[in-house]
Amino acid sequence: MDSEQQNGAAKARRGSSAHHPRRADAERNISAILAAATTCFGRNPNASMTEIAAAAGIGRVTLYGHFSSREALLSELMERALADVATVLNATDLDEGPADERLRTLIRSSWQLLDRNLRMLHAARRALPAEAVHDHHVGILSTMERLITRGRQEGAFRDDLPSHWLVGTVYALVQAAGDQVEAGQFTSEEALEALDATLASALRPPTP
Amino acid sequence: MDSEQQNGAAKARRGSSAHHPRRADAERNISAILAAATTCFGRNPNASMTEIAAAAGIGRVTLYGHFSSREALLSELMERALADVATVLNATDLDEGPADERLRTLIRSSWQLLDRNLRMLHAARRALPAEAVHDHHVGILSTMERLITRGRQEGAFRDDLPSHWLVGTVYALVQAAGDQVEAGQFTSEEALEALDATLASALRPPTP
DNA sequence: AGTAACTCATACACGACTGTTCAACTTAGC
DNA sequence: GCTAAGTTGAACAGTCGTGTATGAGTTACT
Repeated sequence: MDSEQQNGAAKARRGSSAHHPRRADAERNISAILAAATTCFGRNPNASMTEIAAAAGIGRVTLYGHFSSREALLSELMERALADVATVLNATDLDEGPADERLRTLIRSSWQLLDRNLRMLHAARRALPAEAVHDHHVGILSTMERLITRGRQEGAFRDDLPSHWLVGTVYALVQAAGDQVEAGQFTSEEALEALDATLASALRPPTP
Repeated sequence: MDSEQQNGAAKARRGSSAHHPRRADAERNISAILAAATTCFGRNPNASMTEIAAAAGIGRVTLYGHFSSREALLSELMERALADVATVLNATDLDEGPADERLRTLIRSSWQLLDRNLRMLHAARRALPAEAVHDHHVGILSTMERLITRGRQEGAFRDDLPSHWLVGTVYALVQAAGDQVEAGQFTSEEALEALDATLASALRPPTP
């Protein structure tokens, strides 16, 4: 429901850029497809095209008309979700101020996004060829690792564990928070609270 | 390769208990199936029976001869894995000594087991009916939660977050450690080290 | 050495999913 | 109101997975 028109969808159009700007109802259906697919894949990583079309309230053929294959749909979904996150990342000045505060606000500002898309992304990660997945992710992961590396140098983050593990920790806890929201044990706000507090403790340099 | 003969497999035999103790080659094949299935499901949660039979080095029909359905196989796998963990749990006196130390040794002593089985368990959890999964898990989860609750009362664990979140945190980080081992970023020992250190920080009461 | 237990390849019925085609229908846009 | 763009259900071919049956071939146990 956020970024619908410009992203990478235009690449599906034939040949040169300005051929036909797509009709309004098509645009509307594409949005419905993306929304439905996100929730469907979130519920069930093996969701079928039939299932998704039904959830979007359109015919299966129409679905294939917009996304030539299941894989294409997954890829587009992942691209859009990660693009949204990247937008948030780039909106905040990562190299300014204390790194732990930066990570904190970063998590806070992207939590809604993550909470909504994590499970879908998990599905996509499993269904797409490994290299494609990596290509989609490198941007964000490297940004994350850069922030964490800086934080370590400044003493805001612990230095006794490899940075890839710290990144993994963040990732895993975000995932866990999302799961508990889905399981009904947390509201989205409570989960963010817990996530924030736990990450702070987990990443801070240990004091023995 | 650990517990092969006694567990719940006997239930597959017909009627009364002592009918026929199963031949040696059958026993051997069952072990091969369980081992192969564990690694197959670990790699791919949707692994097919054909795939598993091939990995076990036997015919597909033989596989069905021992496990009447895919679901039965998953269920048996989960049962055995969790039984092994439960054995470790019950072997240590959970109600004695400081809770954080107990959790520490608990994680240490079951790490090998967890590392080997976590991904398979994830697959089983997704493919089995929810209630069956819950039945398999209640024992371990409640034990875990009991330990954590005690630790909170003693001040060893943080009290500012709900205990289900703390359990989830442990679970998520164990999972993350397993993933990083599988991704080749950690040896099993390094991962255990990192896991241990991170859990200690994450569960300790915060000191602001 | 003989018998019951076990294995295995082939083959079948069945269902689910993926893409594609077609021809009729509806809608948006100028 | 005309036309191109878009939608639709039905139907089809192809693939893959499950689970069952059969019959002939091995292998373990006594």
